Amino acid sequence: MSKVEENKLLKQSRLMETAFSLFTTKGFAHTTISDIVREADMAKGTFYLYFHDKYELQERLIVWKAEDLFQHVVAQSGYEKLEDPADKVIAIINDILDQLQKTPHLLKFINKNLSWGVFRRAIGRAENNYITFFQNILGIQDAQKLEIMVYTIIEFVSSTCHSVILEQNPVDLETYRPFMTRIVRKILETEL
Amino acid sequence: MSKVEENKLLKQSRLMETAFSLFTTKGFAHTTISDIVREADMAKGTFYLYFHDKYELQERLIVWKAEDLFQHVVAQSGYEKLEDPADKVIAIINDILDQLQKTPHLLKFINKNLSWGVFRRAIGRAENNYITFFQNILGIQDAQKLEIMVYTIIEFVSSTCHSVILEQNPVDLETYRPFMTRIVRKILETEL
Amino acid sequence: MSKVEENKLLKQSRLMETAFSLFTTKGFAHTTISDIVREADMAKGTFYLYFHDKYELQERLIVWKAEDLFQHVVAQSGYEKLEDPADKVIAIINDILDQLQKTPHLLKFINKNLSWGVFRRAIGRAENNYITFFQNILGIQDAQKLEIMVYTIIEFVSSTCHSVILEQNPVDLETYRPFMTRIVRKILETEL
Amino acid sequence: MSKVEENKLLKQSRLMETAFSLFTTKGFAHTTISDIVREADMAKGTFYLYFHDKYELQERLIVWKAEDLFQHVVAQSGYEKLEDPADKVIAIINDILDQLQKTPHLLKFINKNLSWGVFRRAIGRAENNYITFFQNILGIQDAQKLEIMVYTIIEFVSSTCHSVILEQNPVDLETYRPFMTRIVRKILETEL
DNA sequence: AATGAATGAGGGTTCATTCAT
DNA sequence: GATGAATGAACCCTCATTCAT
Repeated sequence: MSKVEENKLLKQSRLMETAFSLFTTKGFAHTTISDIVREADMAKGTFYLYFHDKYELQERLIVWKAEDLFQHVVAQSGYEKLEDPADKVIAIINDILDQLQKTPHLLKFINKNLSWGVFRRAIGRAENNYITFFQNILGIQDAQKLEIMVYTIIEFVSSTCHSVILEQNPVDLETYRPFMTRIVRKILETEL
Repeated sequence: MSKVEENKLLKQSRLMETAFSLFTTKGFAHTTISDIVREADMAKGTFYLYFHDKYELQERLIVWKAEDLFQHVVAQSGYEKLEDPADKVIAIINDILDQLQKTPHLLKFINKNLSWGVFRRAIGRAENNYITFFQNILGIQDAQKLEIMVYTIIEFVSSTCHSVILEQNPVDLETYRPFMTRIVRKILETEL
Repeated sequence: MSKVEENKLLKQSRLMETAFSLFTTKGFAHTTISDIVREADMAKGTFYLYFHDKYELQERLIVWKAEDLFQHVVAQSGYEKLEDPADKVIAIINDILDQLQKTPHLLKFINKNLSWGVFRRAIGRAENNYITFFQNILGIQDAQKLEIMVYTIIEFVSSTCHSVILEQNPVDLETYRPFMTRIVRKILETEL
Repeated sequence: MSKVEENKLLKQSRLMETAFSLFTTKGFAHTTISDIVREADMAKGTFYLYFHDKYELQERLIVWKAEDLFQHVVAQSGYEKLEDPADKVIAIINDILDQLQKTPHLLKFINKNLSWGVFRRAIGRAENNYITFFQNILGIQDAQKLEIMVYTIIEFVSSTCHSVILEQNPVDLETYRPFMTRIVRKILETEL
């Protein structure tokens, strides 16, 4: 990679990191392009060399961060060494929750913006195919049923843990986690 | 109530209804005060006689609409005639889901803006005290435990049904509802 | 007319006069909205209360100035008292040339922007119907032939006199006028 | 000429042709340097090796195209074989009008930008000296009188034929041409 | 109480031009 | 000579809010 190419990637990363930091601090709507480039110490025009507009930046940021999250799961959660499908799922969830508790602004950003569709894409990139990935874990062959199950668990965990992690409301994560875990096991047992 | 008082309330209602219609159609950010007053056939200045700013309007709109929703539950869901606590909860959920499916724009508006705190307030107004309300239904005496349970169910239902109702994704509501119902029953049985 | 109404008209006039002055000094393309409102001592937003954009302002300016010009002709050229059609036309032309020589920036602005279509509209407004006006003068009944004749004379006079008035190039107006006048008479005699 | 020199000329020509095509299609103001170099398949910086700025390009383009136009007249109009001065002038005018009707975008570009000064220069280059050229044709010795006559005819023809060719307004060229020709003959007979 | 003309900071975006490579 | 990433001033336009009437 040439020095110029390298520099471009660096510039883009700096813009994305800066934007991410501002989006999570001030909110998307209240962050202006001017804010971003000022913080990133660039000219306004430079922004438009890398992103068509604020919305493209946002979308790429979501995918990027979701990919990161999932890559960590694959590498660090140790789910592969476990036998029981439910244990695997819980391991994955715990890994993600631990990540999010360490970086609550990431949770804020992802949860406000992550749609099921984007998530699917993000997982897909990291793991080639998210369906195969979950089929291997859960052993559900029917793609439709598999999707409903995964969807339900992801929505359940992310929505309940959002204010638990961010505001310790109604309780803190360590108090809530066992309860949540028990429910996840039950969801997995529920007939579709 | 004097005629003047009455008139003021009418004006305010007209502004709120108009704003709600525009917020759900064009989105909050893309709705201007000008849009609202033009539609409501008033002068711009009049808006500021009734609301401190755009954000106060939004907040009051959320509370108002959530109250409406809950009032309907109390009056129409028939939960009171049922015996089993789980049946009562399911009846309430079904009533709300039916309401939301009829008015998807309401779901869009509420879900994007409704926080646990606002919901608590809305229920409280409609039924005097939301804790008592759910205590009577669920028979859980410990206020903390009660809150966790209610919180979990509300978050679970609202988050999973959001894209199901609005986008029939991953499946439509009638396909999803039995699965969701079975899980709610299991959540209610789960030990805290 | 209410005081408010009056004020609005005043504001609009001030904007138009200021814009006219800047357009003729710096050119249309190099005049910004900011320039105009700064000079007119107003806020930027005020501009957009009166004009949709710079182009609408320009068009209205052209029509307004062309109307002025033509109104003067009707009132002051004395063409009505003359017998011979050619004499009438020459009187009108002389009146216009005299006006333009007094206000060369008006010539600059009008000539750069005045299309045959706009001119027709401007005359039409001032004299109800430009066809009738010229029919009365020239005695040509066929509308098509009349239009060609009027068009030819207007284009001839305006194009030749443009640099003559503005730059005394190739000669000054008083030297050029007799030659031009003789040609106009010949054009009027030319068979269509 | 060295290969390098040749290459430079080629680059410059390609830039000018591309710019001309874009200026006449999208207009000068709406054509960006980026557009030009993208179309010409060069880098942005290269543009500034050949032209000081956008305006210099425009000016050189006008002169270049006017020269082309006139060179065609000299080579193809056949005016030299005619006897009568008026016939010669008409032949030249007809040749130019035919050229312009074939390439209306050229007319648009030239007419919007061509000043008497530029035209004089363009003729001069093609024919060494525009005064001698017209002296030979018209037989007018007095340079001042000659210039007035040439100026008058050029302005008359170009201004009247502009909207006739581009918009067939008020009539089309073939309908207008005989009338215009008769007038040109009369102008030539008019005493200065 | 009601009006709506006026405000002006700030939004996103463009693009001629420069300059390190 | 050629490149194209970077610049940043300047553009047009929006709109929440104010205030004289």
